[in-house]
Amino acid sequence: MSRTRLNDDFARQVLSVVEKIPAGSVATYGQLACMIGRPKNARLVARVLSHAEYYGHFPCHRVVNHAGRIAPGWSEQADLLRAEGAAFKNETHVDLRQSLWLRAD
DNA sequence: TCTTTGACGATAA
DNA sequence: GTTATCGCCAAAG
Repeated sequence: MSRTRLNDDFARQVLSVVEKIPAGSVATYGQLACMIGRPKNARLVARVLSHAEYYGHFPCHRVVNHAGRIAPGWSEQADLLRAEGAAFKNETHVDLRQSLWLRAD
């Protein structure tokens, strides 16, 4: 048996949820981590998204950190979110009060 | 194998 | 609002 890459199965779950994020809304790493049963692994969610293209293409631009800040070094993310109608506080922060995905819709 | 790093989170001051 | 510190866990060096 090959190494039990937790990340592989973990990634599938993360990406599965990321797909469900509606346009114009954003989710936090911690929120996604909690959804899949790994509330402590928010950083792993981020790691997966950073390699999301390895698994396929997903709307990873709809995922931000708990502060609503977009991924550093990826100014393009803000542009994509804006195109979907997401509310921004400034160039590097999303307004979670309006755009956070509550799943209750 | 050990140490450092990271698209993080929470709390304290 | 910012800065500091701790916790958490896997990948990379």
